[in-house]
Amino acid sequence: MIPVRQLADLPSFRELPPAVLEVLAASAITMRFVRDEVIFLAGSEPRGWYVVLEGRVRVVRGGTGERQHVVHTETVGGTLGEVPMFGGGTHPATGLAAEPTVCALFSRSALEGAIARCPAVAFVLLQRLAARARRLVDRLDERSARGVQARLGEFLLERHAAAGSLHISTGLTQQELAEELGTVREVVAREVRGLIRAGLIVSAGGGRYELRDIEQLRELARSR
Amino acid sequence: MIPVRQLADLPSFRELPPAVLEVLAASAITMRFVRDEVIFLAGSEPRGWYVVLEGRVRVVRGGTGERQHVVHTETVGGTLGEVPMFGGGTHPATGLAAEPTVCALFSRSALEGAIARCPAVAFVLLQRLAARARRLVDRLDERSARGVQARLGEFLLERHAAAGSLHISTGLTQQELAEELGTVREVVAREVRGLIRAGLIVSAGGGRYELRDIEQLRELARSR
DNA sequence: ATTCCACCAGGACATAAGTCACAGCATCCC
DNA sequence: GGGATGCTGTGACTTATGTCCTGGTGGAAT
Repeated sequence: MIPVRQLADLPSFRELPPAVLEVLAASAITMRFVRDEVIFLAGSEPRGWYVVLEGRVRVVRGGTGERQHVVHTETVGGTLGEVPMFGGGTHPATGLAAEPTVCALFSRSALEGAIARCPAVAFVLLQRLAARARRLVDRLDERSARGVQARLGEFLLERHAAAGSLHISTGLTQQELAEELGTVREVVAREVRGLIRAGLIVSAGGGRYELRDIEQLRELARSR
Repeated sequence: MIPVRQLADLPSFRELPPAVLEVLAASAITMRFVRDEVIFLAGSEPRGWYVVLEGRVRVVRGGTGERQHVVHTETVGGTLGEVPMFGGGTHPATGLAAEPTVCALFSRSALEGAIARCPAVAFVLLQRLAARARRLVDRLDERSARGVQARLGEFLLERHAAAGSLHISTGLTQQELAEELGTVREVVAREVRGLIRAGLIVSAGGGRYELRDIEQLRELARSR
């Protein structure tokens, strides 16, 4: 049982009729996670469908000890667990709270009931899965067709676009950035150094950078 | 308008009530494609939802001239176009007929109507998208965590499992195999040579190989 | 204050992967 | 027959990436 408002305020749910929102909210339970807590483990049976209400979730692949890399990230309004829920089988990757996080958890039966009663719920799910698939295709392409430099450039530009400022804060350690980019810490350090030497960015310490040459960064992100 | 049987015989559609199948079949049109014909182009507006009735479709990323790589492949019963249809925007990749291919094409309105009338249709779509997402996650992981050798080994083992024989036929040129594995032709040739020299496989010419040491191939596919 | 500890800097080296160039060999078509 | 053409085999080379170190720094804990 969660407050209806918490669902209704999320973009994906805005279209749903109030009656459906009420039923959904009534069927959900709240789960809280501390930073780095496991929300679900790759290979585990799904407990339901998660909607992120607060915080941020990193979904990663790769066992502990081995190299890990980020499959996707979900922030407030993001959803998790569709794949094992509708495709069958277990979770394909591990969900970790990147910060203190609150999720709503919907059981399979509650969700299926809602879909049966209201097709609009199905469209929400379809939209979420389609968006997920699109991002995965993009990421796959990025990983296999472009080098670390280009991916790093793209990452910086995305942060720039999101922040609307030349001063950006990744909020990530180099280790985490490496997992995001699908490489290792040392390589990230090396490439960052390269960008600094080339005068494209300036380090402000603590994962903060100032972008100095957007055009060249764009060039970099496109090529190779 | 397509024969109801052609839909009803596909695994994904088996669960649907006959009445729904009839309506769907009545709303579909048939499209035929010769080998290498473009079914849809990355960046183009979607014309509808495709179900493969005959043949095989390779969905690839990367412009002509540039390096291309396969995002996923759909054979009979496979579906295409969910992402732009439900996620909005354009096709994220290009669909090419890998052989002479027949597809059923459903318009957005017909499909949405069917979902509204029968929730089971939504579950079919959700199942398809979930399966797609799972394969994309696997592929992403494979590409960024494992080397070409391991991917090649895995590919051969998959063909082995599908064929149930030690003698397998890829049905692909080295160029196509390279696109499947996310690398270039020369590297495929080199790695195949390596496997032959190591005695793990024997070439039978024309994209046909005989697997000689399944255990070592498994080892190879797992590691690195 | 001192000791940890997580994080960052950076060099040396190994190797996987991509690029280039060219040769051989079928097949198809004039 | 004699080109074309498409696929394959292979060596030489370059480069990107990963691995293994060693050390430095700043903040938190004791």
